[in-house]
Amino acid sequence: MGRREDKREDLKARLLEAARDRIERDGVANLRARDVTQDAGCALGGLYSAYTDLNDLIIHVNSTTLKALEQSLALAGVKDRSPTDRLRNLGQGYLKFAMANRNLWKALFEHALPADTPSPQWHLDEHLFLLSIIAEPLRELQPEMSDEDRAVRARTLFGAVHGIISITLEARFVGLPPERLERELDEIIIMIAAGAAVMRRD
Amino acid sequence: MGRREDKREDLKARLLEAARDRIERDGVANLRARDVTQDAGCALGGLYSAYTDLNDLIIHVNSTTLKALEQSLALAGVKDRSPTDRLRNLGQGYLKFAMANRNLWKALFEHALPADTPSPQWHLDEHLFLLSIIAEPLRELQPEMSDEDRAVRARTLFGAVHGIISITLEARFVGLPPERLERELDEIIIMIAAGAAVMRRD
DNA sequence: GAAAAATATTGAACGATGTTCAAAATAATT
DNA sequence: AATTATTTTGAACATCGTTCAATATTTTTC
Repeated sequence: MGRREDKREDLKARLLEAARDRIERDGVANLRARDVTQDAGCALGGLYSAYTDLNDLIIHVNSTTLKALEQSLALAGVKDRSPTDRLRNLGQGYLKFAMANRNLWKALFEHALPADTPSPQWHLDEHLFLLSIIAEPLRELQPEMSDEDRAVRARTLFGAVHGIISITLEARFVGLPPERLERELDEIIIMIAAGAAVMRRD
Repeated sequence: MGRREDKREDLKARLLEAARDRIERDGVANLRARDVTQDAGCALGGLYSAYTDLNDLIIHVNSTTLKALEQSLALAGVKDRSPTDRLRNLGQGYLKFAMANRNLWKALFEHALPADTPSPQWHLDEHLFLLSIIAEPLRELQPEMSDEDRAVRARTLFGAVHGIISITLEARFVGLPPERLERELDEIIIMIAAGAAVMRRD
């Protein structure tokens, strides 16, 4: 009987949910092994039978967050026709997601894992998939660009968008009203899209 | 005699230098109270007589880093005449500084301090001064913009530049050759500057 | 179905870490 | 020189993540 596997899966799921809730509420920096295991209803050591690490558990939470983000962006990316508007929608979708899921979103990036144990490849691939969503409208905007150049540009664009949102939501500086942030982000994306379109004609 | 004060200042300076060296070498995440105090030649508790906290010490290191960054940017910001080229120089200067001082630069932003003890105002002001350096060329680019809007735009621009550099240097994704990153950054800044110049005529 | 083997779960113990604070050392004052 | 004020010290504490022998549970064997 697969009773063993079932219990194992159940424990993993309970830990994942507990960790997700904790991160959402208190931020990833305040996640404690003793808290999650208590919430999940297992002993402290149980965490290390289900996941290799607390880091590993966080990576799995981040994986679910990325999937949710991708779903949000899939909705935002198809409504309009022009590639510029698709990029604008993606930017606004990303901003909306970040505001609605601040701590989970922050955990995606502020989770600094030890230098000797980088993220596993499957999780890096999830990040790359996110970039491919951005690359798609870029293809229409600059069809003559090579795939590699487009991938680089997608990363650049994502970095810019992410940086703009980060610096505001991090509250390191005085906060902006949300609608003001939306406008700033939108204008920058329009500028970059326009710049890309202009370069086509060089 | 002011022997007391002198010794105190000396201890603070030694701790600051030791912490700076450690952060530069191993990153802020690997800074240990026991290591810095040993390097500085004082007992563990000495740290807490010179600074309130390990966080406080890190903030003071970050302060020196910001001053060094400002000096780099001051050099980069005046060479050329046109505001667009000044922004480009600032961007390249920021990138050069980040690459040459990775761990110190990363410490400026990845240092997540506890929610109940935010950065002191004097340190926030140092960050704001950095933004004012960017705002200056923007004034020429969009003279009719209000000071407040310009400050917001400067923050947006900084966020974009910072995000582009971060996402590449963090090595979360596959690394870019430096000269490629320079080009990407430069092109984006040109686009945004061009966009700003166009908006003048609306 | 009961005994044996295999596996999973537990939580006390360990090593690191930031921080505190009474005692010892040092400096300033009388 | 004695007394007072201040600083420096480092052992002790609380809080972490992680380990692992002991216990409990599940699966297999006969």
